[in-house]
Amino acid sequence: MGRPREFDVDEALETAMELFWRKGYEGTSLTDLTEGMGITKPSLYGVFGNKEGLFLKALERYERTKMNFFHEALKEPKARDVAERILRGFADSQTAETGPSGCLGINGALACSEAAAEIQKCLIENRHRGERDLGKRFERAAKEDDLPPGQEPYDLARYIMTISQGTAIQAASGADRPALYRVIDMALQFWPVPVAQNS
Amino acid sequence: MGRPREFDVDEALETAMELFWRKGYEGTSLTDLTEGMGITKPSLYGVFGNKEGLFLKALERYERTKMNFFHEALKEPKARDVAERILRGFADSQTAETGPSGCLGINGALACSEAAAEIQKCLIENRHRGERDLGKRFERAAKEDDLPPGQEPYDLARYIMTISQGTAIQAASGADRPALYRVIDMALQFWPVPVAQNS
DNA sequence: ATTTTTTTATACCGATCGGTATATAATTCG
DNA sequence: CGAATTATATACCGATCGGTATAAAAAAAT
Repeated sequence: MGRPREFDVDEALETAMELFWRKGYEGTSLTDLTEGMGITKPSLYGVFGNKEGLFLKALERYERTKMNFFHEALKEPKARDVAERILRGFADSQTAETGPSGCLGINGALACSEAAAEIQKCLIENRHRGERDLGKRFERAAKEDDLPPGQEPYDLARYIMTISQGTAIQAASGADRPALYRVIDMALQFWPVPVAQNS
Repeated sequence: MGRPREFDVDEALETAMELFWRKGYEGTSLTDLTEGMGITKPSLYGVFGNKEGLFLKALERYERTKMNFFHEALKEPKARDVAERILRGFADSQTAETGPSGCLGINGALACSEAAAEIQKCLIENRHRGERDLGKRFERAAKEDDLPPGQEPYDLARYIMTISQGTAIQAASGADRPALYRVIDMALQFWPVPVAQNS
């Protein structure tokens, strides 16, 4: 009942996500948002609450649509394949031609005013969560003798995430996908490709 | 002649640098700056021109005082020592207890509004310059048979810078120095420590 | 057809943004 | 002592910030 909505919520959220991704939380104004989404401010506030709520929903969408490779990668049977899929998955997302360069989780609010402190904190926790999930996966790998000998699982997780965060900056600075792939190749050099196993 | 300045320009610039470092270019307001520096707006504009000019001077100071290790590191005779000094130098600066976490060159303006596009461009060029300088150094190393065999110098430079940019995000997310050192240890694993040489 | 409900459009809100005009205070030069 | 010069303090500028009040428009329910 009532007057029907004249815009597609999902489509509008996609646009908001891309704007926040490219310009950051504070760098994106409500005017940017309403003009880009093709809706008015009351409509935006009616559906998404406020700017912070919109950003959080955009982040949720980002995780669901652009970071889905991450939890898929965790399912790889071998830890090295987990690592490689994550690294290449990040690089792919950070250099996709259809979207902005870099990573929303970093571009969103790396350094900001007090007004955005809550968003900043949320994004930091987001990064920690990913690193922790990866650490848990490597912990399992350690029990399965699936890590380089003596390798601490959570240090390895931090290493992988550090590379991915580095490529996010590289992508935001103009690096293309092949360049990032070459970085990833080097980052994985220390981790020997397992020889074919008989069993 | 004329009324003498009542504040120390260098000291004020140091404060501005730290504010921009912690909150970014757009996240730092003129009120933040004048209150932090203990001067009024006309004084700020009289000495530094405008906000953009102040940021550029702060960046210059940052390069001179916090990034001096970089060009020192390039003078190391062995490429691996160049790489290691750069990696640890960045990690040290990003986790110093006296200053903000992370890196001004990245925190300053990673993603921003159009109003800060010029600063953003300047910081991107800054990163490119460092990477290029390091690439040149590795080019020399290649001629001196001082690189892992088959290693492309500019790819190696990008690899080192990617790690350092990654640790900048890690530091901004709360990682401490020992954690970053362990990341660096792993990043250097593929690069064998040369055995003691006779000659 | 009228009421009810929801969305839309317009106009507006106080606060803050970067930046400056004006005038006063503090110094050196003549 | 002026006069000239430079820095300070105060108050203000238009523009934009995120957010909202008000009312018209478009649908469903009665």
